[in-house]
Amino acid sequence: MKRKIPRPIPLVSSPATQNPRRHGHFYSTASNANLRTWFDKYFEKTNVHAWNSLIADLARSGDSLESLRAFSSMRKLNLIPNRSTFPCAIKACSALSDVRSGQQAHQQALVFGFEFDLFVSSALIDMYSKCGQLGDAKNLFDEIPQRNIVVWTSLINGYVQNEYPLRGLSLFKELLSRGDDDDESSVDSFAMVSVLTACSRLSAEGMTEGLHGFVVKCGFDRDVGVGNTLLDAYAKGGSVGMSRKVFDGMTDRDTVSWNSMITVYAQSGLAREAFEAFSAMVKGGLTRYNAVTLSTLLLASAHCGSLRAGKCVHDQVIVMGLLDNVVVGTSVIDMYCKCGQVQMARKSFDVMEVKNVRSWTAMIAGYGMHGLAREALDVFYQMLGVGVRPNYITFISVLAACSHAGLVDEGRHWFNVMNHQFQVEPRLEHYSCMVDLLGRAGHLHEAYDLIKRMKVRSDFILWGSLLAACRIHKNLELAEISAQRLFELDPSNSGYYVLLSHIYADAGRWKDVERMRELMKDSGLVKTPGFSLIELNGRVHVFLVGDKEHPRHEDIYRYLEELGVKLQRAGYVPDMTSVPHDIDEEEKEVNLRGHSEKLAVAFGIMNSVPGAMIQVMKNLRVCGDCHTVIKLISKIVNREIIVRDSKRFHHFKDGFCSCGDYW
DNA sequence: ATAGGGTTAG
Repeated sequence: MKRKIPRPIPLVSSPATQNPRRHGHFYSTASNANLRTWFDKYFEKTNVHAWNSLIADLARSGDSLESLRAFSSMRKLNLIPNRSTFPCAIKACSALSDVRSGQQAHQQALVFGFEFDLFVSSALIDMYSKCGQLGDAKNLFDEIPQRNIVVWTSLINGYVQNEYPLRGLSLFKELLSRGDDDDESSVDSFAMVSVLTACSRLSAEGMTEGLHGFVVKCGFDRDVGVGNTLLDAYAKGGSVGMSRKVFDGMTDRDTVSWNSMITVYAQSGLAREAFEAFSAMVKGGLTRYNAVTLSTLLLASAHCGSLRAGKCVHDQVIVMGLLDNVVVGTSVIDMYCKCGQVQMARKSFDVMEVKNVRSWTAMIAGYGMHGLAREALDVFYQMLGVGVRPNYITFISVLAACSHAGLVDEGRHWFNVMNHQFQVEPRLEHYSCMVDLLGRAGHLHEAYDLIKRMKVRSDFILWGSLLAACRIHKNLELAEISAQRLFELDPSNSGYYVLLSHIYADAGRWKDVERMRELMKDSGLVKTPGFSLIELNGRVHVFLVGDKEHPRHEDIYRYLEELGVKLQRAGYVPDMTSVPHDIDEEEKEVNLRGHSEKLAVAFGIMNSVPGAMIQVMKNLRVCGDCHTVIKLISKIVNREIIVRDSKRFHHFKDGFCSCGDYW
């Protein structure tokens, strides 16, 4: 039977057609490529107005290069550009990040006497900021005797977009303190959006709240753009609830509003709410969805690991003809990787016509999380081969891939050359990968030395990797050092107490095990309960450790018991290293049997056709015993079983795991 | 005929 594909809502038009040219030139129906030809054929070459229209239309429709060409043709004819000519030409320069042309335009604007023209000045400030030349933007701003709000906003935006949101905010403060007597520079909704964007970059909730009050007082809360940015700023500051309140209170909502709300949910891991918001958007019928919407829904699908949902969105991507959109294509790759289907991801990757750093990186990261380090490195070499410059996330992905597969030499190599050969300074995340890689491979002291030598401040992820490695390689001394740091850095996480007490137990230090238990109790910490999810026929089933709530739990335990007999025949011996130490042996086995991933796998097998693949997702790491058991089950029942845990994927098949038992 | 804004992918 053919899968039912939801009926598409027409694709939202591209910016060019979304804002139809307000001025009906007779050539306005011609495509950009023909615009210049039409122009040359029908216009007097001396008509400055016509040249201005041509330059403006080309710049507006995104054909910046052609716009600049028109500008230079006009100059070659020795026509005198007027004050309308420059802003558009300069805008084309900023769209191309072409500082040299921008500087030339700047020079000519001075020659033709537009030094104090605010339209020209604001375009120039914007151009210099977009080209990363904040100093030039600031100098120009300082020399303007009579500034208006557009000029102020241009510079505020420059700061925000060059990652100086704090400077953007203080410039806004300066603007406010200038007094209200000047109408030309009083705050408008555009300025408000820029300032709120600064807030969202800072993730400063207090600031957002304060500005929210200002927004309401000035009546900007009726502006869609302001509402959208406010919503986003609250979310980035951690208040999903306030985001929703802003969204609910908006008088108008456009596609960006809905996309923003869906994104907030998707990024907070609230996939269900994301899909519900989307369904409300479609039901409302007033707003069309676009590439951004689908991209965000793919993120939500990836987050909850729902291949079913992801495929559905992918179908919609195809229907809407968005496959050649780089962002959407990259989201598709990410979705398939995180839903366990690397091969599908690779297929989507191969058909992408335009790939950028992020697309390449998504594929590398995807292979890495599936333990396919060789494939990850192959893609990385290909990427270098075609001349795409890796960024810092690419290197995180490469190092993580090496770490998942234990490729110590490759990892060391790329860590050592990333700075000198690729000008990517190692950050905390790179050090974390290296500590993980070295630690798990048994080079504990090299890992510890690396931490001591590094110039950036350490965090709990880094020490957590070292502590986990200390357990594998039974190093009590380093374990205590790491744990001490972890108790300070991440005091509310109970996992480190649990891990350290396991290490003590492995060493037979029972008094210390008891001490850990007391410590945990005193600080009011409880073990994070493990749970697993499995999706069957569009329904998600949740299993907790030792689940006795699930309606079918008795059947599941019975089935696991049946399997247990076959397991023992296959040579299985329970691995007790992950169970509490303060219970007797029999209880330990019961405890092990109730691990949520086992329950989910069993339930999956019981409720699917023979031979069907089983996919399970777990909130914590898979324990050693479950790993062994699921491996054997995959052989006994002849099923492919994919388990996604908090760090990576395990593909079990024919009694083997893709990780080669290295994790 | 001219200037400044908000949502997306690793």
